[in-house]
Amino acid sequence: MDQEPKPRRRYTLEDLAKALGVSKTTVSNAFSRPDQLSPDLRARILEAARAAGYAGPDPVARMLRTGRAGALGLILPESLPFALDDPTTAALIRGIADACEERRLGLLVIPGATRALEPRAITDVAVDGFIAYSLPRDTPALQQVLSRRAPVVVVDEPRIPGVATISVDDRAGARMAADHLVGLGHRRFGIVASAFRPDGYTGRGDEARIAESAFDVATSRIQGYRAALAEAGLSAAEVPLYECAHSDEELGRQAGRDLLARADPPTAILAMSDRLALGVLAAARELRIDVPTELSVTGFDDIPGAATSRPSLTTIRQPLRLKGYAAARLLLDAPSGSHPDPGAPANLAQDPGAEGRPTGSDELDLPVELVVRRSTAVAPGR
Amino acid sequence: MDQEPKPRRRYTLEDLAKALGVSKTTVSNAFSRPDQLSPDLRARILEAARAAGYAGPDPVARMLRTGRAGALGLILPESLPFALDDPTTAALIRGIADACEERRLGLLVIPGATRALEPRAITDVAVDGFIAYSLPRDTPALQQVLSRRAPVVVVDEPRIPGVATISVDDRAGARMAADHLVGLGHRRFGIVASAFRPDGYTGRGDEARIAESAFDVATSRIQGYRAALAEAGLSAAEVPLYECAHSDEELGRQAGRDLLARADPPTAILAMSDRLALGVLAAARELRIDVPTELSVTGFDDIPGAATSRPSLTTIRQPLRLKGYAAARLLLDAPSGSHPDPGAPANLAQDPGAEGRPTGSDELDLPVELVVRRSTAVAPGR
DNA sequence: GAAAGGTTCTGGATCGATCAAGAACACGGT
DNA sequence: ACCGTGTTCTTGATCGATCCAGAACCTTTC
Repeated sequence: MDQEPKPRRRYTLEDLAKALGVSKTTVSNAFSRPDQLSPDLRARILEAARAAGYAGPDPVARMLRTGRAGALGLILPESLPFALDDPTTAALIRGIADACEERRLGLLVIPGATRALEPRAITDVAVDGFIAYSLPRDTPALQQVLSRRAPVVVVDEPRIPGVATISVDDRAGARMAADHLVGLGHRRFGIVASAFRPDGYTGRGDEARIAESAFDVATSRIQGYRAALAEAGLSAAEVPLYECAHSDEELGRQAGRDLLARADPPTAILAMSDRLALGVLAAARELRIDVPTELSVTGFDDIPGAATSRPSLTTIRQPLRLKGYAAARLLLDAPSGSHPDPGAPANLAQDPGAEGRPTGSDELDLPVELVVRRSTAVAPGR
Repeated sequence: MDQEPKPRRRYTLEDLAKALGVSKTTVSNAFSRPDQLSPDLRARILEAARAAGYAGPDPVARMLRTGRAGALGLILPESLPFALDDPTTAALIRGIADACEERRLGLLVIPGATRALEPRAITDVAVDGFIAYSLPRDTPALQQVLSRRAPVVVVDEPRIPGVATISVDDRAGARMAADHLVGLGHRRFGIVASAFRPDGYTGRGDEARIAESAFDVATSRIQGYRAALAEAGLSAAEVPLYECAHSDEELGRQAGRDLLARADPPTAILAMSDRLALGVLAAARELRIDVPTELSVTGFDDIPGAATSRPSLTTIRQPLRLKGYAAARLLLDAPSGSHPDPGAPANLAQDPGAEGRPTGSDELDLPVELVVRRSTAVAPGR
């Protein structure tokens, strides 16, 4: 008898409306705007929906109509496994998650942006805005975000004029670390740097690579270190540097072994991240060099492991979780996002009433702080 | 002159088509189906799009039309911070991320499902399916997923008839651990259990809680332990048990201290997870009880830290990353998903030709394996 | 030279909701 | 009796794409 053909359509809000003899709008309101209809009718509609197995308005259709996606896109430079292993990234994600929870938004993760990355990964995704974390300067993924005209907030790098950016004053932080060691009487330094280009290079310092660095954070930290060392009378050429492709303990150990095996080894090593510094600590242990009596080591970030390592790590603390939170809030609170408007690019910085939060400029720097622990001491023989 | 009103509409595919004098379909094809038009025209369209600042078809509109969201939803029991800290969860996410990358899908994370959780978090999100990880039996979030009629794969728990589930044979795994210790001559045991209910309880074992457990995994592991111990002549009442609200080292340490401080302390402790076992190891260290000569400890999962702890941990290995990968694949490859069809619930289990991958049944158990390391040895005085 | 087949492109219907404008009705005040 | 004010519900347009069926044109083949 009832010989219906195959394409049994989905049960929609309209079907439900028809079945109840009310309008689509009313059913829609029953779900999304309870104050627009009598509680009585609403209850009847909800009950009928349950009976019919209708779970509520289709999210995609709603998005199309309302223009809101209800989710944030997070673009990460490395693969997700790496991101989860890295305490710095993990802390940042936490902060973002805090903000998402407050605003009841989903978090859509797009990892691996440094690699080629399928173009569709960025363009095909339904989000209200993107947070781009620590991408190299020329990443195509970022170009795509920009051309998609979606709101973006960049965390850390790259700094692009007209694009909102949240970061810390890396230069000042690095300077504080170096000043601290100079103040302790150190004169022979080594630097363990994170990557200057996303090409997987690990090895001794190369001024050409530094000059054409694709990572603003690494550049700033080097500048901070060198500024402080220059004041102590040390030129860049006198301070050996080892570059690590990724910020992990193993590469830090490798860097530490290289620096410490040289003739006239350093009495102080400045590492650009805590994970790298932890690796240097491991190298010193293997080489039976005592920290801090024979060697001082500083990190950067103040990850949880910095306080519990042996010895505990002197480092520059940056508010990682807050950074994530602030980035998400900035993204969500920006009037119409902060995408560069090619049509009328003059409307920023013309508002003179800017205080605390920079409305004119689009960069927000969070504070850093020197945390002195057990991995630094006065230079040996002083 | 040109006094246009405010709502300057977005530049759409149709505008571009009009500007070029071609049809919408052709423009659409230029972006999404290059083989449907001449390369020449396609190049012209793409060029015009770039000039006009049109970044490509709106993802939401495409989703509505095609019915595909291009993303997977991952429902996690705890907050995201906790998930990132937990090596077990992290490994699972990695596996899921592997599969997403293969299929070029986004991953939308929905954490905190054990808590109340805003209902909209599940219903308002655009995904092609959900992976629900280790949720307590009565979680409302899971009900919502089910009623949304979206494809779901459950990982670990809860096992619900008609819902595809990926897990391991926890009962057999637990049994292997207990058998191992029994074989080493142990007769005085303690059990450190993960939570039986999501109410934050931490403390001594309570048979009522075990009986009404909301976590199938915990239940199965207890059953496995007790089955092995029963064969060795030990009743459940003879084996003290300590329940921990979360699976972390601190609570494991607390449990270890409780069990080891009793009169007639155990010579072997079965912990339901590696993190708990690591905590027990810490407790033993504090109490100056040597592992493994005075105390044997087993974990469960084989997280990375199990191999590097001191002493290294005897544990039951389960393929965590593979579990995530398999779950995602199952979700994506299922013909129409695996949501329960209330109309015709009889079509499962009627296919007798099921081998390796269960097509009839909807449960897939991955293998577990005993990994003997340094934390277990023959019982003292034997 | 007609039929057959293949490209290339088009018009209009469609996906499933929300929104703006307004109709219908009730109530109270003057 | 009339007007204004609210509440409750409805109609039709709209969001921005994809898909289906077919038109137009160009080759090939017998």
